[in-house]
Amino acid sequence: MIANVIVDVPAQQIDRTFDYEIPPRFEQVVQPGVRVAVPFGPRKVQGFVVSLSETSQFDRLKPISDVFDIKPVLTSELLELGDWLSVTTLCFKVTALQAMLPAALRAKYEKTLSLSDSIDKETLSPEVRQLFSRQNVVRWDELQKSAHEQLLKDIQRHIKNHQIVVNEHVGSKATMKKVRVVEKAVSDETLKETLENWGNTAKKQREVLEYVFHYSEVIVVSELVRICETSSSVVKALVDKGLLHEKVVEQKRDPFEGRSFGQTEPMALTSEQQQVMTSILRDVQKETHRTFLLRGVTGSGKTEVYLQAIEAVLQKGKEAIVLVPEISLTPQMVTRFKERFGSDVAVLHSGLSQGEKFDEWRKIRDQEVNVAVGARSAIFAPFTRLGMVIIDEEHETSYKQEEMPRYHARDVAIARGKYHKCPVVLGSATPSLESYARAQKGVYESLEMAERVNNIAMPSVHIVDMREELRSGNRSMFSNDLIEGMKTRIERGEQTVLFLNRRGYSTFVMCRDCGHVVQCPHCDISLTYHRSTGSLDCHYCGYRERVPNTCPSCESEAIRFFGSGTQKVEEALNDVLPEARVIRMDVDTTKRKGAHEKLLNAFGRGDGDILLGTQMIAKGLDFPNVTLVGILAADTMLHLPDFRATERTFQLLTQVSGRAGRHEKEGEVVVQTYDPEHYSIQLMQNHDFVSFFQREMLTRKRGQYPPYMFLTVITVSDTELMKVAQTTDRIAQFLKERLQEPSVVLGPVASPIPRINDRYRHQCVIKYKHEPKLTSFLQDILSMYQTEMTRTDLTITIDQNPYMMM
DNA sequence: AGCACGCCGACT
DNA sequence: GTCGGCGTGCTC
Repeated sequence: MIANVIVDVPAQQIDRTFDYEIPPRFEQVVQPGVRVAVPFGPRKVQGFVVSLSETSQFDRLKPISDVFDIKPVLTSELLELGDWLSVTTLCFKVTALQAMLPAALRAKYEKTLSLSDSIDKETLSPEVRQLFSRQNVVRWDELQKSAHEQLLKDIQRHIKNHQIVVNEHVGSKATMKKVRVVEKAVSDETLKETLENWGNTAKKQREVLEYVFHYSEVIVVSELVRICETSSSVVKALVDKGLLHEKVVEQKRDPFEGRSFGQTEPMALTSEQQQVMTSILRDVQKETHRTFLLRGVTGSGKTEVYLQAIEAVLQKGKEAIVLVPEISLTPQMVTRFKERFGSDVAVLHSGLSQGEKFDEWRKIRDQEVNVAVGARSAIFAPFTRLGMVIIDEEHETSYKQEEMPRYHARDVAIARGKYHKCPVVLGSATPSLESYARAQKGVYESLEMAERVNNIAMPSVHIVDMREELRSGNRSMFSNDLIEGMKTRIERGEQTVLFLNRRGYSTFVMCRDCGHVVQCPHCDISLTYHRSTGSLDCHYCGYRERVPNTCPSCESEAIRFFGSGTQKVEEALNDVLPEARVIRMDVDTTKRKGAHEKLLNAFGRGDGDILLGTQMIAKGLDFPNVTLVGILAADTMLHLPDFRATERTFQLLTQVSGRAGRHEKEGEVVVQTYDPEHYSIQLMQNHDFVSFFQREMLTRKRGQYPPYMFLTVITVSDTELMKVAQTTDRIAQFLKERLQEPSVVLGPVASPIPRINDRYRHQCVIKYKHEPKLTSFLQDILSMYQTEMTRTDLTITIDQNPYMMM
């Protein structure tokens, strides 16, 4: 048998399988989906076995040098999916495969040097001899950092003369957590006898021993020590006496260790919820694939529908994946799933350590759980009997990966749904125009929940024109309505959520005299002011400088920072409502692990009157005592140079206002804006998604944007501006010659951020309706420039259906 | 990617 | 004459 291997070398020429001989000792374990180490040219690399074959067109095959997995890490379905991903997103096959696995499984390369066995040490250069006098093995990467040029040259020479040998280790970063456990080492009779003859000494040992025999088969040593309030030496003494047996076992980390979750029962469904369930479950029963778009207003009980639908899937002995945007993967959300399904759920999100993620992933692969809840990449959960995929907050842009492979989780979900013949449910109060348009066309099945659970009214929305406020003399960032509203809540013992929309509103520094804005010297973008460090940072390249005292351009001293951070709002809030207890949630206050949860819990307990925050408080939060939501600057992102800006504004405002009055108490929303007539703000006031959809579709049609047309953006970058311009030009020309009406190639133009990290960036945008050969043209472009891309600084990135047009 | 091979100039 | 510069091509 021959193994067909995709090696871990991301390069165009290598993007295919290579054949390797399977040595007899590996015959049992080598199968599609396992990771191996293989010799590749002069070095050793990691690879994925993707298939086996009887023959090879090569006659001199090298043998596989190592096998990392006993169980495959990728199922045959995922291997196939990897191929599809690499084709549709134009990435390397390895990159696609890697993206489906937890980071812990990515290859770790280590190069070490050691002296060859039979050498005369006297022939070594003195420096090298000294290096090896202290240690037998020297790590290459450390040497590279510390050693001087001469030493490195000497070493190179010694390597050539075979005096020093290079050892390459290809390993896996994955670490299994090991724990010490003890168990009974003698029979119950022997124990009885022992205890009878115990005597008056070593009381602690006796206690520990009794505990083990009474309460457990096997117990983790640290647990035992904690329970019996003793030290490990006591346990050790018992082990030494032969009464307990100690061993080391591998343990899967549990991120929820030490936390207990209550059990919740399915709630009675409303008739709307019931109808939705019936439609979805019909497909679960029939084992057919369809994609459902579930539009349910905020508070209509979508989560309960998900939970019960999953329940039905589990009953059928199948598995379910639930995707939730990272930002709303809140403890509240996780808890709801844990409470219903207990230890049958694996949770995958960015807050976990690499090891924890790996263990959650293993629970899925080892079929210990049947439900996976997680952010974007959880769509690759290695289930084999997938019965349903749910994507909550379907419209969220975070479902699109902005690095290679540039996939959209929705597309992957549908691909998996087709493979497993199971339904995919896209849920949102404000679906993306793309999805809603597809539902209208009948590509997706439309499902609707228009009423809130228990017939609670939608919150009433007041729009405040901030220009009016200013004219009437209110120069603060809070309108009178909002201040009054907050005061009333405090009096009534109710709570307020204050939302600050910071996108497109970052805090930049500008000179009031000449209008000069401080920019990054490498990136053509305004620097962002960070109060905590007192610095101006570029969030593209990390460049940092101190805030200047005078304008670098005109030397005026009237240089100030603009824009509003949450800290600034908090201060202002202290001025107008000194009695209010404010809980601030932003990147700064939630950096520490668990801080997010702590703050929310505090607010939930009523330890704060006002919860002030950015995007992270927009979704999924459900606090019964919140009756007022204030949106401080509703229109800040409305005028971003992005055709989706209006859609995003509508979605965000609707999401945020949905935090108010979710239970018995009536909710109110105050929206502060400088553009009250804008249709996205007008229509969100009446919670009128359908009208918004129709209105926005007109705009998209006029501009020939999605969902009317598809987009692909090609970005070319290099340190030399001339090369960038020329290359982009040629690419645009190439495409113009090949594409058919009504496709258009826009540009080339400089990218919205024309320079990042001293690399110039040009782009061209392709708009098309039907262009079946586009992917192959794009592939041609990459092939045309592959040599130049490996040999020079040139890079070309292609993003099909982009979300960030930067 | 990363490394060897190989063909030209500066030097012990 | 050799050492080392980087352009070219290959990796089962």
